[in-house]
Amino acid sequence: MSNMNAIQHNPTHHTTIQLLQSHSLTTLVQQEIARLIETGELSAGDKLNEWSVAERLGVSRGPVREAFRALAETGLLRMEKNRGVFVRQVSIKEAEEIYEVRAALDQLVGRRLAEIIRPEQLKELRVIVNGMEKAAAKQDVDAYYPLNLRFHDTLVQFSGNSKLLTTYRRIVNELNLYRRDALAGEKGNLLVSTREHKKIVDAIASGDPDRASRALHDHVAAGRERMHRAHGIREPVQITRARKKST
Amino acid sequence: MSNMNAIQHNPTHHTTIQLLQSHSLTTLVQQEIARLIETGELSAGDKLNEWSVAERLGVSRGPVREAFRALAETGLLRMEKNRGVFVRQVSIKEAEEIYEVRAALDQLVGRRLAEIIRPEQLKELRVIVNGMEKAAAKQDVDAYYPLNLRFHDTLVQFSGNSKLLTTYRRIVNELNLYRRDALAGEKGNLLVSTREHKKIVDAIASGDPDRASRALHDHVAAGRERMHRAHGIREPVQITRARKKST
DNA sequence: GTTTTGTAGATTGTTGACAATATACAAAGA
DNA sequence: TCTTTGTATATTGTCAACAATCTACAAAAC
Repeated sequence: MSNMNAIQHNPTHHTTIQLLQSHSLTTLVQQEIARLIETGELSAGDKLNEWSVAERLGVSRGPVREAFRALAETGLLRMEKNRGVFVRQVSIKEAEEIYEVRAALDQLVGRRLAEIIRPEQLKELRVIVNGMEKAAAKQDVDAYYPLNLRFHDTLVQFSGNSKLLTTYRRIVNELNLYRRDALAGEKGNLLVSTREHKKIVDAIASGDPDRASRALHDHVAAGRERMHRAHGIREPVQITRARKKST
Repeated sequence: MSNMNAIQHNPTHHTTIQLLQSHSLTTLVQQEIARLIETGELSAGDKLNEWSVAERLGVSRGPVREAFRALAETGLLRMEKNRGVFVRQVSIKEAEEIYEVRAALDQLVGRRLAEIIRPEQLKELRVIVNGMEKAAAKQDVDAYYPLNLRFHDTLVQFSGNSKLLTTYRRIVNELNLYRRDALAGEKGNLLVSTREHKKIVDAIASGDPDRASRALHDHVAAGRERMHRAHGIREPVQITRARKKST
């Protein structure tokens, strides 16, 4: 153990080693597919072919199947035996359920943050909100959307509860299959939504747990309303392929 | 279409078909391992060997690996590349985090149930609580424990929000790696816990959302306290069956 | 024309083999 | 005696082949 200290710790090598140790092919495939869904290159209902994905990423079907399993467990994919895997469809009913759960989680986030938030964290949040304000002014949905996601994710991160973070991310991931369309629906939403975000930061800054909790709850409730209106505009898009029903 | 009606729908055949259609080997393996963890035959820190599990269940390593992936995603297992999979160890810090999230979810459950609970559902809950009361009187932890799980699971089921149910089950599964020991720790806990469960049912029956919410929050908080007092240290066990010398 | 049935092709489920890595342990050196 | 180093073994990561199942479509029957 004496000459351990003599080893040159090249930071590049260090990260490379950690990368090789933690990332198996399965992990990479999983991240890649998640990214494709997140960016919208894959959309709800699409079917994924094991062989196609495997060839596209230059691996065999094994790791792909394992990645599918993992993603199915997170709720991003749905597996039907002997039929294949599909990007999950989130019905309006499920979206409502998710909003309800998310409201409860975000209330907890607000309560905690009001107690423990630090000045530099408040500043970081305000920077994000400023960015959203500019995007909203330009009606730039493509710029607004990722900032919105980042704002809420940052909130949960600051809460300091890592289990809360993973739980939150999991359900929000599913919600995103919907929310993207919801926000694009009405342009005026961006301005309203931005105002709500400001209100959230102010409530947290005030240090009043109940107020922060309420601000977040109301924001989520408003988001659900926006989803409803956007959904009402569109046609009944229940694109489930006809299939023989048993019983 | 016309002679579809002529087919005899033997209920046994019907369920058999559905079983074959939905359950792949991977699914079975996954359920079996989850059961082993739930019943305590596998406990936190234990290492799972792919080949051993595969042979014990009479399948090859492929489905086992997929099941491992899925279970790792749910938080029951932890995978280390090139080292193997282990039954997840939940640190005291993580358990606290989980309790905090669970409290938030259970508050939501209480609020909803106070509004929508039906008389026959209340009756079902009281039946479970009665069973717990008897088990508590006999200090029978083995009888009490599953009833406790079922009580809370039933509560969430009655809330009618399936996303809330899956979210709840996921985090509670992880918590169980702790809670089993926690309850066994102090015998007096059973009586206290039973009293709290009665209080929860009464609060829900009263139809007052705030009261029901508070009853559940307090119960979870008390549970966290019990865990704190009882958490001890166990040694990890390695389960590896000897392998025939071939090659 | 409509429905049924049969066949070919594609896709998934499962397996066993091989490569890469980690672990255990004995031999060599201080 | 205590490290260190090398080697054998066990275990995991990946792949390719085979079996089971589904889908599409054409031919036959009504």
